[in-house]
Order: sequence, then C-alpha cells, then structure tokens
Amino acid sequence: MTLLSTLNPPQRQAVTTTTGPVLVLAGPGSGKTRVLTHRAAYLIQELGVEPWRLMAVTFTNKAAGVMSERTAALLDSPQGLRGMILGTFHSICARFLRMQAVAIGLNPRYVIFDSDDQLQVVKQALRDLNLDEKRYNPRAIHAAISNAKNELLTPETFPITTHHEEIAARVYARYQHLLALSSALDFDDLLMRAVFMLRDHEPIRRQYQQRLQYIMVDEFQDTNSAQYELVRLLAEGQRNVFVVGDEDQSIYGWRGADFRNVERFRQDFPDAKVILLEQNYRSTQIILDAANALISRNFHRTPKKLFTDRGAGVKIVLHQAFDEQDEGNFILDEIVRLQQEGAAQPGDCAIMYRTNAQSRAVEEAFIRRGVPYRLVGATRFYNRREIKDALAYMRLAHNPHDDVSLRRVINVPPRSIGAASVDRLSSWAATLDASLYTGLRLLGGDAEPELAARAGVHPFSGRARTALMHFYTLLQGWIAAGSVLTPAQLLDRILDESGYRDWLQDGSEEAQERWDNVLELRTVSAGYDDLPRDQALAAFLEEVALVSDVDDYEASSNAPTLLTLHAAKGLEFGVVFITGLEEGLLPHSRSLEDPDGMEEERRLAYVGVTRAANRLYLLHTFRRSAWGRSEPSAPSRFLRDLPASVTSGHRPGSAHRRMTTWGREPQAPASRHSPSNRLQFSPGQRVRHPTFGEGTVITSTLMGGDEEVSVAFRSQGVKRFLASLANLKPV
DNA sequence: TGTTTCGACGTTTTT
DNA sequence: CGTCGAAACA
Repeated sequence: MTLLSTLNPPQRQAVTTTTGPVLVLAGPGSGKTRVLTHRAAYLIQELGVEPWRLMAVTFTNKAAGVMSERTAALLDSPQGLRGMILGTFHSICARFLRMQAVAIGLNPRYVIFDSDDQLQVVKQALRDLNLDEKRYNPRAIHAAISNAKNELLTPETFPITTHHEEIAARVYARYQHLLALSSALDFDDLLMRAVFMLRDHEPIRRQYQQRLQYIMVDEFQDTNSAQYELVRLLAEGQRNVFVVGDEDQSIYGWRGADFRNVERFRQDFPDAKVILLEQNYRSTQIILDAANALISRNFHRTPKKLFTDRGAGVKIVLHQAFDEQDEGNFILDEIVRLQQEGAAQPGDCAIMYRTNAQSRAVEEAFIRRGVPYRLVGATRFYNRREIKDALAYMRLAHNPHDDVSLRRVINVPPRSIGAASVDRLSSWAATLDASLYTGLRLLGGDAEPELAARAGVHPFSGRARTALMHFYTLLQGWIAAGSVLTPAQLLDRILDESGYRDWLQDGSEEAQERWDNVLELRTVSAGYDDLPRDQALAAFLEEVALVSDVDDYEASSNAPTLLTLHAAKGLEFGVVFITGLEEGLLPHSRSLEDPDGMEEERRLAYVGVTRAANRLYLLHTFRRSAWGRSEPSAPSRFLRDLPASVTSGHRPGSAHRRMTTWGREPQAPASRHSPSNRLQFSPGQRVRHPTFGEGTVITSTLMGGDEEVSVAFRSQGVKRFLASLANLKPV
C-alpha cells in the first residue's frame, strides 16, 4: 500500500475512514490537500469506487485543478478520474442546473450574471418601482438580496422589520422577476436554485443521492447556509460525507460563510468521526509561535496545539517604512538580497495585502526596478470594458433575452440608438412583461400572433425603428451562428459585423492594448472549439462567468506573487511579506467597531502569517496615502500581540502613543509637543541628515542623557540616531 | 443623438 | 483618485 506510506497516522486515518460522516479539523499546513487527494485515490484505486460516484467541492477552480492533477498522479490508470464531480460549489451547481433545467422549469440557455450585472438589475428594479437610487443605495440593497439568498430566503420569506427591509423585499421580488425575464441566474441563485431543486423534486434528489456514494468538501469553514444545505441534502443518502475545515481560517463571513457550520455538521451527523490534523509541515516554529500568539486572542474558537519538527528558523522581520512607496522599495531590496544570499528565489516570495488598492504601490516598485512579478486578481481581465462588451455580444448570441447584455451593447459602437429609444423599448417591453429582445421581435414582426395582438401599435418613429431593426437583424444572424460556429469563429464574426473592431481601433496606444485584450479573449474561447457546437458556447460562457482571481495564477515563472490575503488562502510560499499592518487597514476600518468583524480580521492576519514556510516580514508604514491624500498611520494592534522572542527589527509598541499624538497634528511646531524642553527634536519635525537627506522625525526620547531620534526617510525607511552623533539639522 | 464636463461618492475582502 | 450619472453643449 504505497498510497498510504507517506502519510502520518491521523492523515492515514482521515484517508481510510471512508464509511460514514467524517469531520477533519485541519490546521494550516497540516497536509489537508494531501489527505483529500489520497482519499480520492484510495477510494478509486483500493476500494474500486467508480469515479463518477465521487464528488469533491473545492474553494476555487484552481484548487479543483490541483486536486484533479495530483489525484490522477496517484492512480495507476491514466484516465482514472473520469466522471468525478469536482469543482467549486458554484460551478457544480451550474452544471446540475443545466442538466436538470427542463425538469425544473429553467431555460437551459440561462446566463450567469456577475456582480456588475447584478447591480444593473438592482438599479433597473429600483427604477421600475419608482424608488430613488439616491435614497436607497443599490449596493446596500444588492447586499441584502445576496445575503437573503445565501440564507435561502425568497422574496416571500424575507423577514421585514424595518423600512429598509420592506424596500429590500420589494426590490428583491422585482429583481428576481427581471432575472427571470432575462433567463438569467446570479451567483447566489446557482446555489439557492440547486438547493430548491433537490428539496422540491424528490426524483432528482434520489437520483443524486444514489449516485453520490462519496462526498468531500474542502474549506468547510467557509460554507454558507445554502452550501451547507446542499451538502446535507446530497449526503443524506449514503452519509459518506467528508468535510475538512479550520475555523481559524474562516475569512468569508461577509459573504454569508459561517464557521458554525462545523458545529451544525456535528449536530446533523452526530455519529461523525472527528479527526484532528495538528502537525504542521510548512512553517518554522517561530512562524507558528507568531501565528498562535495572534489567533489565541480570538474568543470564538477551540484551542489547538499546532506543532512542527522543522526547528525554530529565522526571526520574523518587523519593519516600519516611511510610506507605501518606501514599503515597496523595502520589499524589493529584501527580495534582491535574499536571492543574492541564496536564501530564496524570487518565485518563492509573496506580497500580501488587505485591499487590492494596495497592490499599486508595490507594483510600481517592481516596475521601477524592472523586476517581473505576478499579480493575482485586482484589475481583473474579465472586468475590462472591452472584454465585457465582447462577452455581452456572445451572451446575446446564446440567450438574446439577457437584457443587461443587450442594454450594454445595443449602442456600442454608436448605432443611433440613444437613451430615449432604449427607454421607449424598455417601457414598451415592460407593459408586455417581456424582455427587450421580445420587444425587438415584435417590432420586426417575428413574434407570436397572440403576443403581437396584445402589443398593439409600436411607439417608434421611422428612424428609430430602422436603427433598432438594423441591430435586430445583426443579432438574429449571431443567434443563428451561435449553434454552427465555434466560439472563436462566432466572436470573429461579431467583432466584424458589429463594427466593434473598427470602432475600438482608433489608432491610439490604449486602443491597441484593448484590442490585444479582445484577442486574448479570443484565445480563451478557442479552447472550446473541440466541444460539440451546441455545447461549446454555453460551456465557454459558464466557465468565464465562474473563474476566480486565483484561477489564472501561474506557478511556473520565477517571479514574486502579489495577492490579497483572501486570495492567499490555501497557498504556501517560502517568503511572505504582509504589507499595511496598520489600524484601519488590517484590521480594516469597517471592522473596528464590530467584535465579530475584528475576529475575522485577526483570522485574516493568521491566514497570511501561516502561508509562510521560512521567512515572514510584517510591514507597516509611517504614513500612507488613500484617496489621494497622505495620512499618518498607526501600527496594527496585531503587531503588539507578537511575543518579542519571535521578532527582530523595530517593535512598534512603544512608539504607538507618540505616533497617534503626531497623527492628530502632523504639522505641529516642534516645541509644543516636546515632553521636555531638553529635547532638540520632536515628532513631525523635518530634519536633514548628511547621508540620508531630508526626513521626518517620528519619535524622540531621552536615552541615558543623550537624545535618541528616529527619523523616517522617503527612500531609506526609518533610521534611529543619537542626536549627539548624527549631525541632524532642522530644516 | 453624441460628446464633454462637473460634482458626488466610494473601497474591504469574491463566487 | 476614478467611476458614474446628470447636466450642458454641439
């Protein structure tokens, strides 16, 4: 049994306990991916389970790919995974729904609305209900709808206790109606509809329950109610359900995830075997100590005892940079130094941050030095305007009732169909309770007679009608082409006939870049050319809608990775830099008042820290610019929780009080804030140093008769001097 | 109808 | 700082 020989006892137990419910509580770096892959391989190879009777849910498509690859590598037969259901909750549900669409009264050509599309629909719903966008924030309402769906609440069961909830419920109802008119589902619908399908259609539920002999769920702490219910319904049949999670790594509470699902699981499956994976194979003892110091301050958790036999390792570097540019420079200096010393390769390094906006300054540092880097997420490819336009066209070819896409491109490039015409079309369609496309069909005389009778005379002028009909004719052509051409061919034809290509290419440099992006999309679409023509477009659109940021992360090149702490979950790097450990950033200002939110911020920091195998850098700045203005920042409270024994570098704890003082009055004259008039320098003062140039005093204290001054320099970071020796001059 | 300009507003994190 | 929508113009 070579399959099991590389596993430690609890891992082995997790792999071989195949009957009945199993809950694995896996600390960071404890080899849970190994457990999952070995378990799948064990089931298939040793127990002879047919792969199509297995389902494994991962958190990202990327993780699904990794699992598929590594499991296959463990198997003797090369095509051993065939038919296994493997993917994210969203992609698995999308597939279920596509398969059962007809049985549950869903248009099988449904499109998936992303967050931007969803926001458009909320706004449309508000307009339809004559509600003021200014008064009712569409984003807030969208969040309420999304949360409701994650809790499996429909517009009818949505609880109303406040005025805003009353509004939200009404918008929710209209929103769902608009989605239905467009034959569209949003992300949350994928989960909710899948649950309702299983709950309400016994034959379908039976079918899946009988088929799915073994179910595995990764990152279980980040499941929401809908996802939990889905697992419960599917697992009810054979009860061979295996879930892996770590409540300390639950970082998606804001999207409905609830780590108490771990407790719920224990209640719903009281016979569940619980297996603890506590040995860490990733990090040094020092890093684990820091992680433990950090997380043990959380109240809502069960204490664990992580251990490693990797040895102490090097100390964690705490560093205060002057500002975010300096922070970037420091990172670059360290990466170069580590490489020169042979301590690490650039590809081993990761730079992590709380918000995507922070990537900018770091990127600039890389660009300045001409060092390549890999960026995960941020300015996502699929968020670019030209990509959304092109996809909107393709979505229309697949499902022309998609009103959001139709509105997006009906006048791009300009076709003399202005806002007035679209509004007229929209209200006409609304009176008929139909999609915009149905309106166009009526206008073209192609609609069913009874609908045409109901519609009566159309409200358009000759010129407007001509323009609309021109677009309609084009669209008809693309719909027909959609089932004969490959996705790439269809895209070519659309770009040509719509005039989009010519319109985009106005000769400017930016235009060239945009066009290159469109060509990139074409390359992606060409990957679906080999599928049957009637499936290719649907498959392409579905995958494009459900890709996540980390999915396009390429591990091959030897360049450092820039990513958010959220995106870092599940990954591992030799060297980790966590930037912006500052109050208001990590922990984020939105969580400062909320104890649960604060615990989640702490878990986020914990996730970041535990990604590091060998070296960890915790960075914060003296001042940081946000929204164009630069403001002093205070070191994160999390830094103060680290024991002095695990860190090297300047500990910010004692400087904190003074920093906040100076945060209040950055330009304060020197004398007013001096604790004693014997001090020459005081926080906020500008000074000049013979070698480092101009800088700003952060702290100044009396040290045995001499004055110790720490000064922040724009390019060199923070330095400490003795006033008697340093030759500092006030500027 | 299409283009430009100005002011308001906002950002956590993502499928 | 950047996006979005409304208002103002061509």
